[in-house]
Amino acid sequence: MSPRAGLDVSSITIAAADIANEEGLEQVTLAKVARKLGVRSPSLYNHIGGLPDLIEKLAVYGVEKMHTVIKYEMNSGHGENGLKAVMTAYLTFARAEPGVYEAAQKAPEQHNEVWQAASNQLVQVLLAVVAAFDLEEKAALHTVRVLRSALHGFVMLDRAGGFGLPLDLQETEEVMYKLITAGIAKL
Amino acid sequence: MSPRAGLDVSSITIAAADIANEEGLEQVTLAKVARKLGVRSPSLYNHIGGLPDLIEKLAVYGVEKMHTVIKYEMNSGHGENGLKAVMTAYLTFARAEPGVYEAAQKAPEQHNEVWQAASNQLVQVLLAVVAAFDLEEKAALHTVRVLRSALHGFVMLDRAGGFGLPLDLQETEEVMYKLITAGIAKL
DNA sequence: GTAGCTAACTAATGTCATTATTAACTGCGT
DNA sequence: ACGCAGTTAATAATGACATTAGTTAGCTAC
Repeated sequence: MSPRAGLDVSSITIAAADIANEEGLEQVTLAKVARKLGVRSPSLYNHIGGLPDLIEKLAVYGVEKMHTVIKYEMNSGHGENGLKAVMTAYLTFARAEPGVYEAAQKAPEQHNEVWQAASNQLVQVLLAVVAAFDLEEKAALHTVRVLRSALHGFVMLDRAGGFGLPLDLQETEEVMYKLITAGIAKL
Repeated sequence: MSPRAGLDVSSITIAAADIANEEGLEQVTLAKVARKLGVRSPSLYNHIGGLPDLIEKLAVYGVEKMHTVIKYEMNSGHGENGLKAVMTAYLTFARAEPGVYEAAQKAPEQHNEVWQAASNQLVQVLLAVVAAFDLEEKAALHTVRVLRSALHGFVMLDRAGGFGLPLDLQETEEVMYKLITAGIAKL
């Protein structure tokens, strides 16, 4: 088990993703990742730059995965109104991979080209959906920001247990969808 | 300086709030708080139960402060349409005290009565504002969730640098306000 | 097969939270 | 004035973590 365990950046990132999804992003430590891979933590430094670097890789991994999933869902038939499909896909991903989702939202400190690019791709998908409402470009960009805000905030408050009351979440999703759709139409 | 430094829960919480606002919530450590107060970290245990307990106290402090500020703003003349006043107050608070705001959103693990109560008070204020649109009770509660989601998500994405593009934030706020107002009216 | 690269190791340092224990101060009653 | 009880801060110690440096051992190309 000891020498040549066969580590690489990808397996380390996946291990980190698993821990993040199971225990939360803040529980991702090099010690745990190493333990999971049957290796001592300093060995990880042969492949990654340290914990912040690993979290950054996880963020890129997450944004790219989100982009893939959401884009796929958008193109899956829901032609005329992709908005609901995209919103649902967004929320589904955030629930399925909570830790990875969380990582994906944290913009790296030093501007990371790769993360930025992946993030922009995701925005493009949302922009395509909003375009159906025929707004001017600037208004569409603002609208995408509002849409992202609502989705992200919903995920966060839900996850944090911020919605104290025993009120059906699915219904809230429905209200959010209706409110946003009507709101955009009125811009 | 050594014996009887005059610590108490309040001064410790304020010190933690300062660090959270200046360096971020995750930078709040007992070591830093103690250093700031001119004391060794174990001394803090005479007043608080540990780091998680301190963060919890910070959360309660934050929710209560938010409630006070937002309620005050709502009652300050903007009678007929308090929604904009409340939204603005929310965003202003989140910008002015980023660390405290962040703490306020984290529901404590073991259900904390005090936090829950303070949090409910805040929801009541938002509910009062939404009530102006004359919805049934359940719809109003869902709407408050959506409103909170949008505000919280906006704050988070903005803070995380998630809005990559150089697009005026004030305008986005404006769009968010219009979109939500129109959206609620259409429910 | 061996030279050199790479990947994993051990050892060591420093930061942190936390617990147990001890010493010093404060206020109170006498 | 004096001492006692409760409180507050201290030191000492433990254990988890990230990170760096230096070392060893496997792999690969010649």
